[in-house]
Amino acid sequence: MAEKGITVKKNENFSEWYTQVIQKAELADYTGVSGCIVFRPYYYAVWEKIMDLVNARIKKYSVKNAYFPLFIPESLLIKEEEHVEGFAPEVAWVTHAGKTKLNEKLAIRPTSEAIMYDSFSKWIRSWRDLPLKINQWSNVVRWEFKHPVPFLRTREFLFNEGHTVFATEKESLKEQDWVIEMYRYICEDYLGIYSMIGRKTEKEKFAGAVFSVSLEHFMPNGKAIQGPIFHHDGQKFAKAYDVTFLNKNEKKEYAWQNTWAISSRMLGVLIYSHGDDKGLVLPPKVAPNKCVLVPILIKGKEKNVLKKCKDLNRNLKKFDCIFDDSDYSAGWKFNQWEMKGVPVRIEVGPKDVEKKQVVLVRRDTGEKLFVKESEMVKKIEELLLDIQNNLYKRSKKMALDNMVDVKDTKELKKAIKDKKLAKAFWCGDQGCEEMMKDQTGGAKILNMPLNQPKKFGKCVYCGKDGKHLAYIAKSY
RNA sequence: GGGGCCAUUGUCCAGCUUGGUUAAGAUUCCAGGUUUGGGACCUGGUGACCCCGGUUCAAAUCCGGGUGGCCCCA
Repeated sequence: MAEKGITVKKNENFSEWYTQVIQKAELADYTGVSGCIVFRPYYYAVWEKIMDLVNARIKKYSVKNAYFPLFIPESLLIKEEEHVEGFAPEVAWVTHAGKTKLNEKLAIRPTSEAIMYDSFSKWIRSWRDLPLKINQWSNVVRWEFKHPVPFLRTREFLFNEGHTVFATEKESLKEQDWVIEMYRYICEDYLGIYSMIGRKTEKEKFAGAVFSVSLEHFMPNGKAIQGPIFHHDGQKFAKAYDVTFLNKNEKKEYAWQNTWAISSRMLGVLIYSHGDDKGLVLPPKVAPNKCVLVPILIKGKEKNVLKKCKDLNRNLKKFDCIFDDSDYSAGWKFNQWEMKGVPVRIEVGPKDVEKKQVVLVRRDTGEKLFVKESEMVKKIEELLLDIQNNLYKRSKKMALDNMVDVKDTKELKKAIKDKKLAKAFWCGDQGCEEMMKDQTGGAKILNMPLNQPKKFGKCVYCGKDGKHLAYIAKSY
């Protein structure tokens, strides 16, 4: 058991609140290495759920899991110029084994394109070997110098990296649809987090990609954060790593590639999105335990209550219900499990046993319901569904309520200052993009929604004809 | 990239300005008792000065460096 509860309010001291939730709900812990955290069992279970969801989906599309080495020889890493430029400043290197200096230093993978595509080039000979669809669950290291935030910005993090290779550009482009839909489904339908889907700008796209499509999430503190992402690599990596095949006409061609990922950062986005002054709030679909059963033990009447709870608990197995018969006080347990975000609490006391009823308390609203024993399971199922929907609805409302259309720099600056998410037209010029960032104190174009309007207004910065509708906000 | 704040037990925190007793308290944890419808209570117990170096008869306290955490600005 942890010590006492959250002592600050979410909207008064956001970062302190976040730190407390993470530590007191036993989600993560700090270590001696800056930016590297422990994913504790209760919360790692949520990551496992995300892995399950991805694994189930990619199977449908014939993607196979594999595992490539953690170390990437320098000579491999530097083959794709833009790629290495993008990652060079934050690559951690292994230079020694014991006291012996290595002939070639080894990068700890910041991502696995280099090491995987080197293999791909050996494996792929003819058009018959394509498409090749490989996914890897891995940890990567990006040694950032901005100060770390558990889950959101850690130097080591976990992700899936899907790496697919196609014979034609058309096939490779088509893959975007199901990959983005998979990530949308996980973020929105499971994690309950509203997602803005769109294309990244040239400036913000993945180092080495032709284009990137991201899911962006707006957080209650006025900052946005990039979620899962799909990159279309075109033939850029194929050319750098010699990923070629003989086509049906016996001609050598470069292959077309994609990369896509969802990372453990989502675990932080989840806390930010749904957490409240009492702690974590978990959407039922990803909660390791969907309910907790708390007996109310009054002296002399414990026996009946405990017996009743044991009976009821048999019907609660499918919810992975926690039966908390520890000797902490009832109030203590209430607070403890609320802090850990368990979606539904079931209370059973002597009065309830008499009346053949149970008390259900939902975590998202705190609402108490008195229901007949016989209807308990059905009612819990309903509640879980409703909580799941409600959390997504809240998240969506929060994002939409904070969106502001802005027409000029003045409006943009005000929107960003007010911690809003700005929607603006943009001419597509990188100079304008950079100036926007300067003028707003760091807000950037998150992405440009896939569904662009038919008509465009003027560029929010230069006033020339707009070519894109863009989401702009401060971002992690 | 620039600036600032901070580090004492599992957690929170006092002591530091002005160096000197057994490093105080709360909470957690352990044992026993008592209690339980929103963080009850009693008794006893375990448990700490981030690391390296310097100044000094003497360092949690002063100085330098490191490591880690947090905040603000770009």
